[in-house]
Amino acid sequence: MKSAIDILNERIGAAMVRVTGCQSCAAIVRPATDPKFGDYQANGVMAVAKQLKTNPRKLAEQVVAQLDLGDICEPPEIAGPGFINLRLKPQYVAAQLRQINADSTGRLGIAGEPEPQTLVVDFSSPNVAKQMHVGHLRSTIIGDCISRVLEFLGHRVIRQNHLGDWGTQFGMLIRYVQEHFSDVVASGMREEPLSKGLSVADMEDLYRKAKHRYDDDPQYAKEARDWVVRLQSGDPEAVSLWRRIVRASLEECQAIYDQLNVQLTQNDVRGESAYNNDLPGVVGDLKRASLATESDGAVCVFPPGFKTKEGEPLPFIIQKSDGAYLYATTDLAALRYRVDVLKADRIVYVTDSRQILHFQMLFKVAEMAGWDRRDGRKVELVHVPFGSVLGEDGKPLKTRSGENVKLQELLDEAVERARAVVEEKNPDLPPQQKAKIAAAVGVGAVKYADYSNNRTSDYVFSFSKMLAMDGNTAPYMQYAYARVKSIERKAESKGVSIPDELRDLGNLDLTEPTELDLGKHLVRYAEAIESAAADYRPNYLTAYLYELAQRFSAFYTECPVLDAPPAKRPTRLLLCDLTAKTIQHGLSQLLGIQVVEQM
RNA sequence: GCGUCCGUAGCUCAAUUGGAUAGAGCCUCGGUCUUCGGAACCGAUGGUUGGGGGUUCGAGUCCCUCCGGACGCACCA
Repeated sequence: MKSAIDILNERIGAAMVRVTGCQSCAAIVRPATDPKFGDYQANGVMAVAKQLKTNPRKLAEQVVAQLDLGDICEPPEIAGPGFINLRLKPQYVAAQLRQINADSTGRLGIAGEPEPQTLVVDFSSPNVAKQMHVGHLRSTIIGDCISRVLEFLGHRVIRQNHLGDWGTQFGMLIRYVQEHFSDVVASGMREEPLSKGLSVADMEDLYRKAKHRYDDDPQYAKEARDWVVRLQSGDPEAVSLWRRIVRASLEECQAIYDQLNVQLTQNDVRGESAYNNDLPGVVGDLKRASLATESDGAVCVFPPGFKTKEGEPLPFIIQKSDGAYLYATTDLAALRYRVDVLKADRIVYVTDSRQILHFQMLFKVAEMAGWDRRDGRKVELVHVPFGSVLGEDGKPLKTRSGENVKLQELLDEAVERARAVVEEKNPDLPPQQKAKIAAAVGVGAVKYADYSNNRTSDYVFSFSKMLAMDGNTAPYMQYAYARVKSIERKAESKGVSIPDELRDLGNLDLTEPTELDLGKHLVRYAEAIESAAADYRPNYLTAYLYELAQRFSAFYTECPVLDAPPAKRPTRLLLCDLTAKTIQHGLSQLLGIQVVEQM
């Protein structure tokens, strides 16, 4: 099913070509800025008129004369300096609603991408031996949403969890574990999960202790460095211990992914260590191509256009003066792997905006080396940056003692607060159901609050705001869903068979303003998904869903459904059914937020 | 110092290649009730889009400048 905006763009664009002879002109159809202008407006005529130096209103008249939109719209109106205003016909809206209803695939009548791509989405990327903290929240859930949306549109999405599983700190950690946890080490030889003896929280603690000893005790520091060497050279004992540390960390990450309803699995993990063997090749190839040069003992590429604070060329360092590699090197190796092995047509990196410069340089170096091409075709490299999560004080969210807030603790508190609300509002529900609702609402609130903010700006984290019943929040959306579901439950007791009425739909009757408003919004779900995908912006989805819930509420207040006259009832049941399905799809399929039948 | 991003209602935020009279929510005030779930709905108040200049039919959006803020800027990621 083609969306109205696409059809309008095509037809108006074609009419513009016929009138002007200009091939490159676009109709630029957008949702109307004000309902009184209709449902859509075409803004393209004015831009073309400017180019051609003609009167925009006259040009608009000529274009409209060439148009035949009678199957979709009321006659177009020209307004202001040359807008073409378009209003959907109720019959068209009704026909679209019937089509969505007839779609048994669960896609709500939304067609897939005609030319699917292979896309790599790089997100989450926590560090081994550290608990996930609030700094990992945004990458994890925004990356998940982007992946879900692109996948729904028909692309082949390869998720990549670029785990921080390598570095010199593991020498210290292994040294410490080996000394203080001989029983764990012994079991380590049997490759049992390390988590049985040692949690990631323990590891963090150990790491701090190890760091102190490293700084104070030269002998200890030497041994730690020896472990690094042993690890890098593949020493079985070192590798075994390292592997078990990684596995224990991943188990804890997976628990959080599951709780967050994020579609990441162990299969998506490809950590930094996976590229170890490729790093010398990256440096060697760049040297051979004369792109990398030595500077102050380090191997660097100097992409044009980047300067240090002294105004000198800024290096992209790929090998330190002591011979070690950096994340720049690893990122280049990963990029080559994704292009050459995973056959990516597009690579999307979801990281915080502080890394903008790094990715600009990475992409530039990849281009200089020709590594962003496969079979002569350019691979699109996209950095999707996001802002920070702030505390009430406007500074990056930390605990009182200045530590990062653990993601697990954050989620636990959200669920706990949601549980208190459920307890207050609906004390008679069975305890098990209360717990389920609290989990859906609490975790959903944290995610929804993040998604509904502009990705690029910082936002202030506030439990009370994200759990509010009013406004653009998860509980409001979930409540709207529960209300529709409540009608469905009630239908049975009133002897109304929804499946029967929806199967034998007669002509839809969208005469009430709230019916038509809701219907028009329902048929525009695809637009919201497409704009969210185009700009990698989940807040377009939340904005759409919020507006949907508002329109439903208005309809719900205005129009009785089950007690409607028999002639009106099927239409209203359909509006309810499609509202529920759309909210369900948006929240649960695209945002990964659970809906509940009752709350 | 240089660079990037940002500054929108009292507060938190929207505004989709530059589009019409800058929109929501919270707060405040007023209204709706014989609950298909009131965790709701309807309405009102509230703005020189940080200041100034420019580009044009049209600027929150683009350019210049000043003020204020966040982040980044050679061997951490």
